[in-house]
Amino acid sequence: MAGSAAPKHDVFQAIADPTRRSLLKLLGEEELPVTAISSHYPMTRTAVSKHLRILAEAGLVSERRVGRETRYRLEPEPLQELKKWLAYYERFWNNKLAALKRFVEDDEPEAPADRTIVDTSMGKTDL
Amino acid sequence: MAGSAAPKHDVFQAIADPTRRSLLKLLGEEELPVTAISSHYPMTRTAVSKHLRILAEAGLVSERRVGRETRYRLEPEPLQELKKWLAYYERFWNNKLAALKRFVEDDEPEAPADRTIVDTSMGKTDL
DNA sequence: AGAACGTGAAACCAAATGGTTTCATAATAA
DNA sequence: TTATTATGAAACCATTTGGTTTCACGTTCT
Repeated sequence: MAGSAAPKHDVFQAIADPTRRSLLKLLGEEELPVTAISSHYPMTRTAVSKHLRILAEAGLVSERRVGRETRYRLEPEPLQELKKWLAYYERFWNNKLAALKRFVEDDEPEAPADRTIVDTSMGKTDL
Repeated sequence: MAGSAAPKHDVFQAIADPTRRSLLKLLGEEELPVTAISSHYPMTRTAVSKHLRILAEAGLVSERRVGRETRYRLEPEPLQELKKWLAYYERFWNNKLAALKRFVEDDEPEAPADRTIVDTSMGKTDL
């Protein structure tokens, strides 16, 4: 099941919207159908539904059909990608070494390398 | 001297774009001027410059004028907001899906898990 | 069966986004 | 001084995004 998710929207994009972050929080509490969910928001039911779809495509919520309603609930796993991404940067505030490094670099007249191709992950980070 | 950060763009939005995430990574390595930065990307210098501005508005990079160039570098503090946001959801995979998750991808034996969420490594969001 | 409910799809729209080209300006080099 | 370099600002453009209204369809309740 590890690779069953083929995220059309990535997590970063999914959580960029405040409404969607709010939805995640709401759906972490309990599973809810669309109409109940949308009653919490100042927008139409359809708009909420579209946000839910984007979250679903990112794998952050699951849909379950129950009778005539569709119930949504939080699916936290994809957030691990975020966590992993963040972990890379923790060294910058956990280590004061980073600050030291910058200090040293500031003393240098010229930094040599702009050849370093740090960027390897411009596209998708499909896990 | 905590940054006079009045984020015009929020962090969530800033990191939503893959190019901007790549920029953060690049600028974590070293401070760089715009032209050097943009040589790594398939878009115009101006486009890169705009991305940098968005990152700067989110407080994620700082600009420093040196002669005729503007050097940018990573400013990791605002990422703590992200970390804090994420921390809320950790309980969800620490509880139910923990076993499954751990099976799929063993990350770090970090948090003691099923206790509280409180991650002591970051006391403040206030910088 | 017919009415009411819960939802998704479609068509549409305004604004934001990511990109471009062109131009102006400040700093350095000749 | 004049030319060149590094950059930002402005105008512009196509696509995406977040929202709406309308409509069709399956499910449940009389």
